[in-house]
Amino acid sequence: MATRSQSAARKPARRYHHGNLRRALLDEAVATIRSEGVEGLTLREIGARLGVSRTALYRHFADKAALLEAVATEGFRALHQQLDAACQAAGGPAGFDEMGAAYVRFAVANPSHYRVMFGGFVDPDTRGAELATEGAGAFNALVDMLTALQRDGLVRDDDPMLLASFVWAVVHGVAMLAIDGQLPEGVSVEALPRHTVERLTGGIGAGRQRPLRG
Amino acid sequence: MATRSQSAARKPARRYHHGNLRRALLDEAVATIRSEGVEGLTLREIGARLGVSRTALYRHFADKAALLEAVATEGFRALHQQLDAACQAAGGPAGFDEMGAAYVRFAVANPSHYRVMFGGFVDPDTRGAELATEGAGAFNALVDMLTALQRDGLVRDDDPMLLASFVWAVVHGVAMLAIDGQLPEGVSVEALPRHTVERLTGGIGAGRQRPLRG
DNA sequence: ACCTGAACACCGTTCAAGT
DNA sequence: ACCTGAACACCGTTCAAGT
Repeated sequence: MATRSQSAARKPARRYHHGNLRRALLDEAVATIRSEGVEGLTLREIGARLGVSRTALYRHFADKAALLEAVATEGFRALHQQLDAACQAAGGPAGFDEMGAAYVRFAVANPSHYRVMFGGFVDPDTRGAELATEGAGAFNALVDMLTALQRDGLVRDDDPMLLASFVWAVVHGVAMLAIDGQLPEGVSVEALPRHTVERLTGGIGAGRQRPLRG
Repeated sequence: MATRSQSAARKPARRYHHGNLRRALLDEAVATIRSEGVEGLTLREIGARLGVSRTALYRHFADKAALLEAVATEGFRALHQQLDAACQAAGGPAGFDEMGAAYVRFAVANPSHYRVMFGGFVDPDTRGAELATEGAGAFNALVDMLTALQRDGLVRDDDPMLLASFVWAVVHGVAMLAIDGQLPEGVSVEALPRHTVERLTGGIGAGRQRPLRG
């Protein structure tokens, strides 16, 4: 921790923002999105907040869309890390349950950030390499878990990609509805992840259910 | 067809837009969103497109957010109708499969409109009564289907609301990922609905699967 | 290289005024 | 009631100029 003027962001006396401005812009954008939502993010204000001209940003990002793409990339990185942590905390098949819960928890804890990742802010066609890599990384964490479960004979022998897509869609859908407040009265966000994983593994059909570890 | 100047939209000679302007504004908004996306929707342009002042809209909608909420309401109405149609076309338990497929089809056919319905454009707290009614209507179509299947012993005896939430989340998640282009290479949008319903009913666990109609 | 300040072409929204 | 046109306070982005 280097000594630093606490009011550096407010006073315009300091002319240049030496240091990692790109990083600072990105952090400020994430913070603003968290507190104000995506639609509350303006390039002018995050510049002002950092005590920097409103065009300084263009030295580090092509435009606003590029900044949002960087925010999304950051989100996938954080999500991936939390999935790994949850999976590692509980070893074995139980890790699958924990991953699902961690996924929904991330979305509910960071709704606006999550929306930037999936809300159509980044054009799939012009998606950059870094975002693709980071997104694939999080996805692969799930694929790895599923193939491990397949090896143990706990998950049906199906194309892992297709299976992972389905599982991802399920937790993604639950997370989205929870964020949107579209879950009906009486369906608690806390109970949902557990119920989700139960139905995910056992299906909705009638008859005896068998959990993955059974 | 009354005789009408074809260039009425361009020339300011015709002063008033008699007729249902609210309806016209809504239709124009939906059309613009379809062709340009939500971020391409400007109140000024849809006014111009209708040969009307850019502030005329405020006689019919409180603001842009209110217009978007009306667009979302319209979307839920259309979705509900298509779900009913699919369910009716195939009678019995097969109606469930068709509903799932119809849901994903609707989202993929109207990606931008679908995003307005679920993309956080309408604040859950200030959500109007009409939107809530229309959304609940579509949801209830699913609840009804599930309770019917429960009566036939084809779906597990669980809280229908919770069950419906789960099923909705699954198709919603699949639809969202498909729209976002986040489905991995080789996972076709056509095959996905069928696979979704299969995994939905049977689960992802290993062992013999039994379809709902079995 | 990195940052600035003025300028441009857009927005949504308000409001007094017209019919 | 319904619509208009000017005006206001905002945007993102460009660009010549500064260090």
